[in-house]
Amino acid sequence: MSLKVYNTLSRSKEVFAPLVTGRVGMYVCGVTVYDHCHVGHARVMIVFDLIYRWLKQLGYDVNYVRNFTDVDDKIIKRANEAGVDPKQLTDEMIEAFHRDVDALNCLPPTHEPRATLHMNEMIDMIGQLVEKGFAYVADSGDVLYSVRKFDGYGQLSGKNIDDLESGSRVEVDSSKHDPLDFVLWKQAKPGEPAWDSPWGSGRPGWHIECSAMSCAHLGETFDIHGGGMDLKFPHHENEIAQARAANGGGFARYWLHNGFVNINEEKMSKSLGNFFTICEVLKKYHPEVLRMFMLGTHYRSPLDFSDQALDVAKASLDRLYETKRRCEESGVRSQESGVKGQGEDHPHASRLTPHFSQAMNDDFNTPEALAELFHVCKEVNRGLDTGEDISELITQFMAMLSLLGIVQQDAAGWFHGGNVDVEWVEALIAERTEAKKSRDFVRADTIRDELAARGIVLEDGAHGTSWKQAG
RNA sequence: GGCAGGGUGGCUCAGUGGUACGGCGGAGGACUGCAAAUCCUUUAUUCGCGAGUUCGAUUCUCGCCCCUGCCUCCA
Repeated sequence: MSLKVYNTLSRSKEVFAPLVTGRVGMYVCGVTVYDHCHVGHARVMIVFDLIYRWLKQLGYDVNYVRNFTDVDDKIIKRANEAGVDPKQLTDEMIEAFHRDVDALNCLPPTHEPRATLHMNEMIDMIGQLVEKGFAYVADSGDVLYSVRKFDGYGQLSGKNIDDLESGSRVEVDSSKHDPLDFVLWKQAKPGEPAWDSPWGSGRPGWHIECSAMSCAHLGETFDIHGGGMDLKFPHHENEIAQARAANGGGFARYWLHNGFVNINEEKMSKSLGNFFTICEVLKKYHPEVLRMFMLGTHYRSPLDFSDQALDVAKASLDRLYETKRRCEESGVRSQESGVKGQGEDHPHASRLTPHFSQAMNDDFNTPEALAELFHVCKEVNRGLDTGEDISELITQFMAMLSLLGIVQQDAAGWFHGGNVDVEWVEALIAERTEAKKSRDFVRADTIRDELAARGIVLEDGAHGTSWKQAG
């Protein structure tokens, strides 16, 4: 049972075989830090977090690199508008980014390189490209990449240069030898952040950052390169052109791209203005809800964002938490360290069911994996009802939850989220229990109604009465 | 126009050359003093439309319709 991944380069699922046995190098295009992240960004983070977790689960030593683009036109513009130093803006946004991904329970990557700290690598790579004849200095003074010099340009995105040119909406810059040529090094205008280079004071183009940083951290040839679908062209195509030309050969071997988050069947994006930031959503929904929402659809498919969809994800989590709570209350322990299965080392890692592993090995099919999770969930509930020995099942259940990074809260805490006077609730429950003992059901039901009016739902179980907040 | 990916029950989402996974929702039942939760049963003669290949297609091939994305910055 081996891992298969869909490689954009071949447009097919391939058996995954890393360059070096037992080790994986993975680079994921992060974000340009000029604003808060939206749900679309959250998807990339969660998708590749899952991929990272699964690769580690398979026993690979994974070097996971996710960059920050912290030099860029939009950053400069935004910083100027706000009257702050670009560095101050990017620092703030990186901090906000970390708050978001931490909330979403994404494991930290091995490295999070910043473009501004890799100027030497970029300048070196541009130098090689100029030297080898793939790049030229234009009349404007910018250094440009000559797309036609690179054989195989368009291979990743399935485009050919002539189609691109005929349908091109690119504004033709007269200093370009070819409309498709793109900038490697940009001349600085007064007041802009700038670095010294053999081509004068300036800053790097967007694409060169990722080529240089990925190679710097993972070597010239590495295993996985990922990002959102929209980066396929031109960003990733250009990365390939730069890196292969400069290195004289290899680069990323498997290209993985996740689908978009849509709103009303339209792509969520900054330019359309139809986006929700992660922190906005988290004001209304628990981060695990957002994570569950992402897991419910295969990573390459489009995902339609709506409150209704999040409510469904919430309902699914409630069901899983209900089972977790029942396990805790019944005192049945899973086989290793009790019912707690947290931590990035996945203590139950080897306890996943074959069906679950098969689903994850099939290009990270999380919907299928969730189907298996719910199957085991049902089995656990059944065992809880009948009193059979289900310690093995609980172990599997907790192992899956731990790997997926959901249902990691305390079950009681999950259901008792809002601002309620816990002592008041529990005093009433105790009173109701007494009333029930003396078969005063009128009083018992009055108490239950009183609590229900405050959004508290009671559940009488074999181990006493538990409660949760509705909604 | 070029290229890519889609159209599966009320909603959502998997999947397969031999009549379709899971979640939410609906219906019935068990349990309960009544509920809730949980469990059981049930809820698509059918997988956009038409044709072809096949013993057999939702799954393969061709054509058509519709949707989305990329082709400019975009996760």
